[in-house]
Amino acid sequence: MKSPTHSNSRTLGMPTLAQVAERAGVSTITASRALRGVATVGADLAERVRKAADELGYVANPAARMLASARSTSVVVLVPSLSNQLFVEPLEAIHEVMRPRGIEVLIGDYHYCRDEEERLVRNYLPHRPMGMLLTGFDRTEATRHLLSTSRIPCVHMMELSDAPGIASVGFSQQAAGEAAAKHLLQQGRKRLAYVAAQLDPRVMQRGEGFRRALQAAGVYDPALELLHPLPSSIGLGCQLFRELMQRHPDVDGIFFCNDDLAQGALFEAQRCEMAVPGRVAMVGFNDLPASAHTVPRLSSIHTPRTEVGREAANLLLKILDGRPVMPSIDLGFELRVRESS
Amino acid sequence: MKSPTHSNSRTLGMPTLAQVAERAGVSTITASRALRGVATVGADLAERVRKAADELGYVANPAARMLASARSTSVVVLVPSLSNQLFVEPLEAIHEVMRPRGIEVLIGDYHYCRDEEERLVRNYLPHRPMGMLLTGFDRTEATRHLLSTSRIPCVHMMELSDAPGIASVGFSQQAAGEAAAKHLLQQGRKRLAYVAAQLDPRVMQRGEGFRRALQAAGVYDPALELLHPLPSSIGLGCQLFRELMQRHPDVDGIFFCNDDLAQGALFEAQRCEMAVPGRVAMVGFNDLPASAHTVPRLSSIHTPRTEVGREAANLLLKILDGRPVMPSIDLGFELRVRESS
DNA sequence: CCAGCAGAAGACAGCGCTATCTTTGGCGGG
DNA sequence: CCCGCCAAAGATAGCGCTGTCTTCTGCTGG
Repeated sequence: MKSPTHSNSRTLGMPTLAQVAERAGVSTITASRALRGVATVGADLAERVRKAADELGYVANPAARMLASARSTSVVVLVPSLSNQLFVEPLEAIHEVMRPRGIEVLIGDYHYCRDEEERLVRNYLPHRPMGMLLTGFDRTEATRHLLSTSRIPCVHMMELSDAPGIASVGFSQQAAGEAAAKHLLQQGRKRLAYVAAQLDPRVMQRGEGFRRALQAAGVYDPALELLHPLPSSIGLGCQLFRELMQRHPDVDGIFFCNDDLAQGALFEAQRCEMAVPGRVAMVGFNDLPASAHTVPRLSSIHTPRTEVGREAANLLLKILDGRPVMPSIDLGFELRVRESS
Repeated sequence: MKSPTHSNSRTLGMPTLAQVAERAGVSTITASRALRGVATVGADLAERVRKAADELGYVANPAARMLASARSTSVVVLVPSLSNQLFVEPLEAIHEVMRPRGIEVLIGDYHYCRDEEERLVRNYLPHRPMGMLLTGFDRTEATRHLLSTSRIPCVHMMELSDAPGIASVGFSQQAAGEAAAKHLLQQGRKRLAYVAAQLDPRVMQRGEGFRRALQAAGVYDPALELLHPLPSSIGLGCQLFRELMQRHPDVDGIFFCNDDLAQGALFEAQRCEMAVPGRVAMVGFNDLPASAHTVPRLSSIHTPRTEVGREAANLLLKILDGRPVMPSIDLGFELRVRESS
């Protein structure tokens, strides 16, 4: 006994477009157009519709909208980890860009596992996201194929690619490794180690850059690369530092693949009463907030994580708008020399 | 000239239920039922449908499913901040619980702003999430009203409520504050300060518990409460510690509302050559990973953040299943006494 | 002065599913 | 032996929107 334009149990009291239209005295399609800002609606009608919508507290049903238009209002972001603050910062920046535009952000955490990333892509594809923001370039062939056949615009974060048609926002991981090496060499250090964990492609690229610089300087010693497959943490930093110094007491400079390890090492050094930088200099990576305050303050390579998220999001929006874009945006990095080196 | 059961530009090659049904030689509704595991479908048919779906790589269109059934497969999680590692951990745990069940997790970050939270609720409600996971109880009247009229099941995290019909998973913030105070008193400290920032309700509750314990012991001095409205950080910890010790050099114990502030203070103390715990003892809150490794190691109140997320998610699932639930789950906290106190 | 046209509004159909009702067929009991 | 009943399958009708086509104005220019 209820009119179709009145709330029923399905809608749980949410107003529908039909109710807005009825209230404004127009057809549903006109109401739809008015609310979407389609130009063919007269100013007066549009105003009346907006008013009616406001009064009812109307918000369009996203499922219906998507089904009818075959276009969603969401983007998917895939990150290798959420436990790592590192990826939360870009994520937050992406939210910041997307939210004001009414775009939902669907988050997928694949735990550094390519198969899990593939599963996520498979599960998110039916949502027909407007675009995807991916971390790096290391993924399964199947994932790549799913992505390319779906024709969903993708932007890659954290690493750069100069391949045509690939959009990426980040910085050169390798150049960052080189910068760390050059800095330590400049300080007169000769026995330089690379300590790394959670060996994702970016960590390896940093190591590669570091190694090249050492080779160029003729001081590269493969025995001084300490690579650990488990996730990095401050505790692991303590442990790896101890191991390294036991096996190679002559090491006089260390580049860590991230600040977690470096901070752990810093604490451990203090416990062992090994002077930093006196006996051994340290350089971290990422410049976490704590690094500027440790004792001694940790030299680190500052990476523009928030900016990467923001620019990647903006790049995706530009691509979606069909605006011309610079497909590869190098945001650089900055070596912040502090007391530890 | 294409049959309706073949992919068109709309679906971008994604198979539809109709295609699955055709391939299996059944009606769409039977295919739908088979894939959803509805019991009225014969075992042989169900198997055939599943096989056809697999071969086509079919995944149901979530928008169509939601529109037809008026039920979504998503939950919304609202957190006050993503920059704070604190809320990322429960978030991750929630993902962990929901993902295997095919439930999407929509994340809203309201930046500690109640109006922003209200806006988020308003925007997410049309998605008709199956449930919501909220942080704490401090929200606008309008938000509360939206939530209650929408009849969407909610679970509250991080704080506890004994109000009937309110589901919550967390621990007593106040008891945690008390525990910190009692511990410091037990160490013979008399001039105890509370240093806090980002004054959300939980921070105030901790302070309240701390104060009560001091009052009970007859050593409460309101001048020793240093409350700062800005977001907390390690840098702010340095600054607040300096301020406090300058104004009140006789302070011999400090409880920080979180480990960020405490770690900053620890670093600053070392720089000022103030012995910890010799001259001043410190207790933090949350037990961040770094706290077990600083020099000296930081005493802190360990909070079960991951467990809160997991249990809150499980509680919501139970509520959705109509299973009987304990509406209020106290996961407790644990004072981890280390070298700083 | 009227054909012609552009602009503004509406009618209609259908997106890909599922709720609900209807039909079909197989089986046991009176 | 037939009726009724239950289980299993299908037909039908939308869910709440938007793409597309159609209609209806009112105005211009020849």
